[in-house]
Amino acid sequence: MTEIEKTLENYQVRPTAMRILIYKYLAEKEIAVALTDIESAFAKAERTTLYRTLKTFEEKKIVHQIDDGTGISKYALCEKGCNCEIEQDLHLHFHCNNCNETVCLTEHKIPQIKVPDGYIAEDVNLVVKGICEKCSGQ
Amino acid sequence: MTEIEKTLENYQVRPTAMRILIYKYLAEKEIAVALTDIESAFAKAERTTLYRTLKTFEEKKIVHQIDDGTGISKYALCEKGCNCEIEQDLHLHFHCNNCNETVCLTEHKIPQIKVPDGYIAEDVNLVVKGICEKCSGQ
DNA sequence: GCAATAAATGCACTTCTGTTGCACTAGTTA
DNA sequence: TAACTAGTGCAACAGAAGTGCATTTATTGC
Ligand SMILES: [Mn+2]
Ligand SMILES: [Mn+2]
Ligand SMILES: [Zn+2]
Ligand SMILES: [Zn+2]
Repeated sequence: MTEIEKTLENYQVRPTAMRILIYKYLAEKEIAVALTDIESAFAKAERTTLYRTLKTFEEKKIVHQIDDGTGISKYALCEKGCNCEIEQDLHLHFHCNNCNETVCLTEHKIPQIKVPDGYIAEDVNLVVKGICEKCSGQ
Repeated sequence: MTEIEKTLENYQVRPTAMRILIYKYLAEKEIAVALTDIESAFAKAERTTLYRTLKTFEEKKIVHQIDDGTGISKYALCEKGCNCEIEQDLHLHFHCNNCNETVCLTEHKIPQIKVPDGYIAEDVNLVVKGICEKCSGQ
């Protein structure tokens, strides 16, 4: 049994051929991916299968969904030590206005946000837009 | 000439009947509204007209668009003193997981966010999700 | 191993939101 | 008033997300 298969089983996801491929794809990518990205990477695969794979991965906390403001859902693998199960994954995300790529900045945690009295905060989404390091040429 | 007409002209938007109605609607609402909200409020009006009115308002900085993570664009009037033209409107938004409403927390500015070297931040979107004051019963 | 069962996949179709093209109408300007 | 510009109405389209159902594949109990 490969490393990936073990990982999937740890998350209680049956390691089918397609799931292994998608997991590998996500692991190799350093940026958040949309369903359409996976679709074009695996042209032969059914969109629905890919869609449902992502949903399963999300449910089982293998990936987290990212709303970067483009209107297209992106997904990225959760970190090894990530405890999505217990608390929210509170790192920020960066969306490059130039190359249109979105990355997890897992090292950059979201600061404590104060909300007015009466409001109860349960989750925070923080997206910074601008120019990524690849595009800024630095 | 009414107050609203004057306001619209200040923003260099011609105060047509529809625009005045929509402006009034936005002004009375205390929450961010989606195109569909306006659509149902003005059942007789054309969706495209409403759509383009919002786009015009957004361009002329009468409203700002809000991405609250629901995947549906919402809009809210900019504050009187808001200088969207110069800098970004950096207040945070709150989305209630119970009543599904989104509000501007204009008093709550977004703190300075640090990004890694090489990254250039141009804009920040911060959405807190949870229970709003109406729903929390406090 | 084999039948029964459960999970995963493939295909077709739908819904929802946002968007555009184009003709027509209303309003503005010379 | 004529020429022009801006706004509106209608129709159609695009992209993403989601669902129902039949079929295939995998798992489990015997
Ligand atoms: Mn992330
Ligand atoms: Mn706002
Ligand atoms: Zn970039
Ligand atoms: Zn609420």
